Amino acid sequence: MFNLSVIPRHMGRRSDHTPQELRQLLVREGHALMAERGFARFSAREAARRAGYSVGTIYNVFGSLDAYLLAVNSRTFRLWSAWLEAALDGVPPGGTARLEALVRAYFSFAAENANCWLAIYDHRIDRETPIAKEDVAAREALTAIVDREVSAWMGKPADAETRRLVRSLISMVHGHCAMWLSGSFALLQESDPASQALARVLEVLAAQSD
Amino acid sequence: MFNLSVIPRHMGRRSDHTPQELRQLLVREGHALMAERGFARFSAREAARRAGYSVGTIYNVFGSLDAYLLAVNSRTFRLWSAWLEAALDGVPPGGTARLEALVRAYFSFAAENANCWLAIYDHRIDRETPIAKEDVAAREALTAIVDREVSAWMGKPADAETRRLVRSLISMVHGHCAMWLSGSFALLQESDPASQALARVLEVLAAQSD
DNA sequence: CACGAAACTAAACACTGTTCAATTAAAAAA
DNA sequence: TTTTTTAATTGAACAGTGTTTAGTTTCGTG
Repeated sequence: MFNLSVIPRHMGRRSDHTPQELRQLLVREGHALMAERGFARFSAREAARRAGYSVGTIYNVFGSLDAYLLAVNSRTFRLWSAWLEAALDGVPPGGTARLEALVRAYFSFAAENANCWLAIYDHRIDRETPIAKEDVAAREALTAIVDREVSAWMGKPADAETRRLVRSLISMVHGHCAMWLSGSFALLQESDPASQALARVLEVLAAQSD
Repeated sequence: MFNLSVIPRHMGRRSDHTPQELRQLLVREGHALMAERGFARFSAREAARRAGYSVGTIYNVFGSLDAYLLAVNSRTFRLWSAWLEAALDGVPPGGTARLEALVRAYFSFAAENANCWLAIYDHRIDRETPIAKEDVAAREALTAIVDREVSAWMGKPADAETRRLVRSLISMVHGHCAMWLSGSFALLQESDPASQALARVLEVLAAQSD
């Protein structure tokens, strides 16, 4: 019994996928592999193999391994944003209901996609290596959701100070999530880190009213 | 010109280091290499080479790569704890001065030892792989410092609730630090994450008084 | 002094990421 | 249509990994 989906092919140019399709195929396959194995055991060779191509194709299409990993992680960001929006959908404004839904969805996505979520932060790149604008956009979209919800809660458009606070709030929630999922020392005995994070967020926001 | 410090040796048993010395030597060399290269480009082979031994010795001494990395990271934890104590030394109680010093020292250690600090969280191990009690102790010592300072500030011994809060506070500060040092999306434009973290800590602590 | 156990190494294995010449097919030009 | 050019794809090579194991040397012990 052998794998029919990956037929050995000859050298040379192929045309069974358009450039766009190929990009998408490689990203999806890489994303699935990342979910399965996690960042430490991820292999570009294996991802290409599963897509029915050879490693070289990844370098052709993305230019570098870093760019490929960035693209794989961008998919995680897009799925994450969609998850948050879905969780917020239908929650009425007023009180802290939407903020609560936001924090809980932030956590639940990370928990249900632990390997991919952690890979976002596992992948380090030099400060000066250029990042494709598509990848920047995927990251900014997530922050924008929090900006929107916090400024809605505050009842005023987000000024510079608010935006700064939002990034601090994100870091707070991120910290709880990262400590929890990476199994680090601090939160080993914490059974409900999401509730802790939420409590801290509400305390900090309440403190801003003064 | 060749390296005198690593003289090629024969096979077989040696006795130029006691077991303790050898352990320490390998950990120090590994720690230095981690500081130089970071987790992603760390190599146990290279660490052993620099110590004048072969890879196999690491497996002999530590049993597994995971155990070795744990030991290397434990050294970081011990240095970190010492750094915090040094920063706290001489700061008088009263007000938030000691808490402020604590948070700032937390950050400055991470900043000055970025690769080693990040390695602590980069190294993932299965939940069930056993951790040497020496390594557990190094991690608990850090948490204990924060427990001590927070309960001193509160003016009461730390009960279960306080200990839970402390772990949440650590996660908050960790989040700011991690976002900053890993160069992730949110804090790229934040010039002073330590001050943001500190502000959040004080807001949260103030909220507990009610 | 002999001998068993402990420490240490070299080598093998199966993998990586990265680069590049060779190959094939598509697209463009004639 | 035929030819030529250009683009996509691969296999193979290279220098590294982590991990295991057989073999070598030396230390302690009887």
